[in-house]
Amino acid sequence: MSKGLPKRSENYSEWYNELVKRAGLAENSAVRGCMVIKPYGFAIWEKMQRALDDMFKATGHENAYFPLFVPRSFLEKEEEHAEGFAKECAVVTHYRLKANPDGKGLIVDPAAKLEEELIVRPTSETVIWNTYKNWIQSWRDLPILINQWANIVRWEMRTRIFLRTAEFLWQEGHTAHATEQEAVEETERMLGVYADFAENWMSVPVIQGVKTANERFAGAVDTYCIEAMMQDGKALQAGTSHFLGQNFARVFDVKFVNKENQLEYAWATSWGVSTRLMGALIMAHSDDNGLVLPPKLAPIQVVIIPIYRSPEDLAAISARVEPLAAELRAEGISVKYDDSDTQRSGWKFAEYELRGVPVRIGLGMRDIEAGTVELARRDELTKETLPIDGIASRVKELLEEIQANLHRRALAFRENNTHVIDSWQDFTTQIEEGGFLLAHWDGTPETEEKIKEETKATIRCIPLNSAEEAGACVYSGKPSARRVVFARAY
RNA sequence: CGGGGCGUAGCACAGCCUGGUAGUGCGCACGGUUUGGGACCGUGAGGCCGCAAGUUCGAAUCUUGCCGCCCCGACCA
Repeated sequence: MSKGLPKRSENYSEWYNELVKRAGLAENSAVRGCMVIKPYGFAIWEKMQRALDDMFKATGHENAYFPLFVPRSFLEKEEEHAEGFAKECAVVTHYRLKANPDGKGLIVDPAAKLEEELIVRPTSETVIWNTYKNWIQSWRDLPILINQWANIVRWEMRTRIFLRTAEFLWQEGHTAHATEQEAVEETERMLGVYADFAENWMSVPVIQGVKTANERFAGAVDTYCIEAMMQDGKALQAGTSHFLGQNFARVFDVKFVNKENQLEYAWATSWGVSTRLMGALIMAHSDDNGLVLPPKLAPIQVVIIPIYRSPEDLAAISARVEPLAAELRAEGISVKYDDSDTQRSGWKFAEYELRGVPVRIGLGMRDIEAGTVELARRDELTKETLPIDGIASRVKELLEEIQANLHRRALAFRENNTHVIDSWQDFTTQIEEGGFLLAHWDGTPETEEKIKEETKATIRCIPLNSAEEAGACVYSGKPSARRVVFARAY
């Protein structure tokens, strides 16, 4: 392995690509636009899944699974939805291959053409609402609170590993409710779950908000989102929660009888986060030495590295390490003791830094004699020598400290790169520096579109907690009731 | 789909202009010396030079066609 990553300051996207590969998270596959998620990267994803899944269950949801294939007639039912996804669908047209009569290999058997094409799901609203039709008759059948973990395909023209791949993994929640208010509450509740996860598990501060019409999910009445800032000042949409109104119930004819014995269409929500979160995690915290992981999502939280010359030294160190490792594990900490003899300690230091292990304990013969260990933290790249007695509780504290420190650091970065902007002049200069711009907007899609054309900045969201503040649109000068968040985005 | 670049060992690249034994670094294997921040020395293995056709006594090198990948735009979580 060659040493050293590209520097963030010199080429941010090259740094990102190299980091993903070198840290063993994922690589590009032989299939265009699709990635191979490697064991270390998948271990992080599994920790995300576990935490999110627990949160979904805690809010009353159950998991289920729906088909990969969506009949074309389903997808085309909801007009806006169909239009939104039409340009990026993989389509199955045949169900059989045959030996090539003109030579080697296989060809599509023209006799095996499907009567109706199947779309590889870009999202599952249509299949699911087609199913819900059969599940819902009475208000007593509601709400239906279902989530599925799945892969989906969106045929992107340009892909970037984890951030935008043709196939990706995600979860999609799909709920049905008896009242509009209940559905809106669900939409907001799940946005809150995402924000909670981002802040407390990923240590990534997010802004919760509502999308403008231009950025809204195809088929939704309202799209809520969490937006995070990456270290290059660009915004990343980390999760979305949609209030779908009765749009899907109407086109799939999902009616229920309410308490007054009247037929009503059901109210819908859907919400999702994807492997894109991996990209957010990487870009929020990592540095020029490699990945930096928040302890709660790190597959290995503590690595212990012996520093020794002879097998006898190693045996003496191992005798000291084993009870320590056991003590840490008893605290619920995941520990790796790397006593492999294939690499030297210096190499291991660099390697575990690259992989973002939050805490490293170094233990050599000097420590054995002095009764100490060397404790190093990944986030600040500092180390200290401490007595081995009581080290387990210190490590536990340190993991919590790192979790909090990453969040604090990311929040400070966002605050330093968020600017209140009141003139178009300031807007155009500041957007070149990156970051979030808080500015007034006249509320029209036309203005938003013009701003995008001229600056590549989009409205990331209208923040939920934003105060009413009368002002003038930064572009058109027309009146505005509140500031919105502008940024260039991934 | 437009504009640019690149395909040579597992990886990163040189060689091509000016045709004549296929190279360097990292990694890999073996041996030795090392070991508190990516060790060093020695020996060795590893190639359909993207594919196809052409020019030539001779092609990694020149010509044509094709394929693939990367970057920049339009599209997007």
